[in-house]
Amino acid sequence: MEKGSKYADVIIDVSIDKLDRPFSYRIPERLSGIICAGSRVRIPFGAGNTEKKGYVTALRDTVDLEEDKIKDILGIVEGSVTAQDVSFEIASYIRETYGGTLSQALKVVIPAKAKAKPIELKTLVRKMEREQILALADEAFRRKQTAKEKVLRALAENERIPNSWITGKLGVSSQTVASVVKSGAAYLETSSEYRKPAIADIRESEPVSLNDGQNRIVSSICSDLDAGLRGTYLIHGVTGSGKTEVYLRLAQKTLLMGKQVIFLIPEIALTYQTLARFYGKFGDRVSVLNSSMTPGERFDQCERAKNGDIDIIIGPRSALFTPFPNTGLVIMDEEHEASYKSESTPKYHAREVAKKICEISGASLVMGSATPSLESYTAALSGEIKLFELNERAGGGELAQTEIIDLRKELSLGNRSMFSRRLKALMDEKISKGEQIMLFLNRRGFSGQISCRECGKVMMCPHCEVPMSLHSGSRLICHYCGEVTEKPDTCPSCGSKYLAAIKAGTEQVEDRIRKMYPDVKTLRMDKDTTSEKGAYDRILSSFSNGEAQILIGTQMIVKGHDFPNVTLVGILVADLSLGVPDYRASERTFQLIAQAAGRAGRGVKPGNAVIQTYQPDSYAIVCAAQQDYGKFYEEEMAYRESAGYPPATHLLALQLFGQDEKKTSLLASDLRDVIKSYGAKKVLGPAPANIAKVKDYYRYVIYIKSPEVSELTGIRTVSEEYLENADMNGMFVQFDLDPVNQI
DNA sequence: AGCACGCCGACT
DNA sequence: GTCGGCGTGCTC
Repeated sequence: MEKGSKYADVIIDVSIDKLDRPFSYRIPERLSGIICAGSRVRIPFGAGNTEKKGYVTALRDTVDLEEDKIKDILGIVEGSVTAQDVSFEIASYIRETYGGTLSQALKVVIPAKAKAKPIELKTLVRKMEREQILALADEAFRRKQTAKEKVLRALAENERIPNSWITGKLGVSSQTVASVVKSGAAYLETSSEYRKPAIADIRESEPVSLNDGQNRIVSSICSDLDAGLRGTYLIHGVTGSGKTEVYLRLAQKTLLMGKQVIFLIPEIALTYQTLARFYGKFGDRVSVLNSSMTPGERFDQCERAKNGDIDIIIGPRSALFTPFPNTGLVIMDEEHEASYKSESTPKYHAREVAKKICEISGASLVMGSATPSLESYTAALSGEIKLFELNERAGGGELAQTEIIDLRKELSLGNRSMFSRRLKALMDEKISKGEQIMLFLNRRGFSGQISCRECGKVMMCPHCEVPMSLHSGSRLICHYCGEVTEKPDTCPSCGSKYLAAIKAGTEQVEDRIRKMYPDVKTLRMDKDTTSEKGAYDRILSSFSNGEAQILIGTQMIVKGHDFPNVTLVGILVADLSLGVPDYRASERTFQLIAQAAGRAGRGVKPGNAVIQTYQPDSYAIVCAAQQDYGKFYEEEMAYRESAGYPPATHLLALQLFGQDEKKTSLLASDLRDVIKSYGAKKVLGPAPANIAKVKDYYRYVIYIKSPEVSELTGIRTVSEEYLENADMNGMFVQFDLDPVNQI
């Protein structure tokens, strides 16, 4: 890999997935030593030697290909520093830090096109009379040119046919279209209109004035911006403290400086309210990326950003890679959210990549959260980033009065229902007052699983080590791999006829509520009720409009929605999320409960929060109830330090996947030996993953701890080198630096 | 994405 | 036989 290498791996065009692999080229003498990984080069490609542009992904001295098949690189693409070069620098950083190939990293950074030229929307337009076309079609029929005939007949019926329709619905190749054009029956029209996503028609009404706390933050950051200082900031603000207004002011300031703003939000929390405020303030200079957009639409958004048609982009972690000409500010709302970490290789964390991007482009980074990640709060305490606290609610609402209910005591008093006496009493009270209630169950899984009442056997997916879920009465579906089977009549293990479905937690709660309050309208929000498109917004808005008095749901209902009429939040079993085998279980539990409790009393009326739990002494629950972040941070950080978990140290997870359990575990122990002989001191495992099998792939994990990322990078590199020469037969390995979810 | 190759029916 | 249409697969 030193200079003077003979060959270079070149990736032609990341946007075309069929060509998404490196091709080897010879480096001519005159370019030797000049070309390096990352160079943009011109190369001859294909039978016609058409000139293409590509990136050099690696240099190499040998190539396992016949010499005469290899072509020479033509030259380096001329040009100064462009957005493309910044993208490459980011891609290199992602590859270096999180692993994977450079081409995988490039794919993350450079937006994919839907088709070759998504801007050029091709349309076939009729040029002749209908009769003439039909005559040509008949001629094509005689010549048995079925494809051409199909196109011509379609053309006779429609004056204009989109090219996508021809290649898609008619199933005809582009050559046929070309031959139709050659016959003079039609011509190809290329339009270059952007596909603009629909912009909600919202206007902000009253100008909001800032309170002291907000003002302090805005003026402090603005004076840094004026002084040309770029910084990283963390706003720790309780729910409802008005962070959005601060973001708006900072965005406005950045725009006035002639720079652009990237506003990151967690995937699920694309809250209508936040969007409305940005649209209201900045109109059509704002654009939104969301998960339902096609790659083509995303590509268009990037083009608009590049061309200076927009100044603000709002979106999930992928919005971070918007190629603005001069990004001045990156805002990361709900900084602690797990969706900022990518779940596929390269498993990058948007927070860390954002820091890098800001460093390169000279932009500032503003993060906000009511419950900051331990990572960011640690950095803030060390002075690495600037910390602001917002302790007051901007709207003046009071924090909810919170109480912890010990479910063990309820049980010993003979109350076996899922509602404690206290919660029941408060529910009675709020219902009679006509106020709204949210019931939160932080329970994942279990939903709809079937078990045998005699022997306790749970019906498991044959391909994954997870229970299957019952759908529409008789079918069992695995939510991990999609396997569908009929529900058996008898237990396959003991033959018993008593197979019972366990209802989804939220469904069960809803049933109970209906029995207790037959006249009260309820809404349920979980994976089942929101699978339909738009269901999420529909449920929230109908609850917001007061169409139901009680909202029952999972995590989804606690993320950043304002319901002023909600005066009671009930958390039914707060410790459910504590029991999972993940070093972040406490942190997640704290965040969920603190957020859920913060939902009560967003308006003028005082609110109550009731936290039911079997572990009333757990610090995650106690601190969340008291909304005491500082105390939680101390306790949790002490645990991370003593147990050796991030952010006290860095953690690298090696995840091995293979269909043969023995071979996979063997590869895992071989890898462990490689890592140990490299000199790694703290190596855990290999051990089967929490879910030991998914889609017929057995999963093993190895964890390595080190205070230095560079040591872990080294370990990853030697592992990659070892794996390159190992007999993999279908097995593969992924790397996850500082994992957010332990698989 | 583009281009060559090979298959298949039509036509001098 | 040869010619041209049309799908398929490869491109360092």
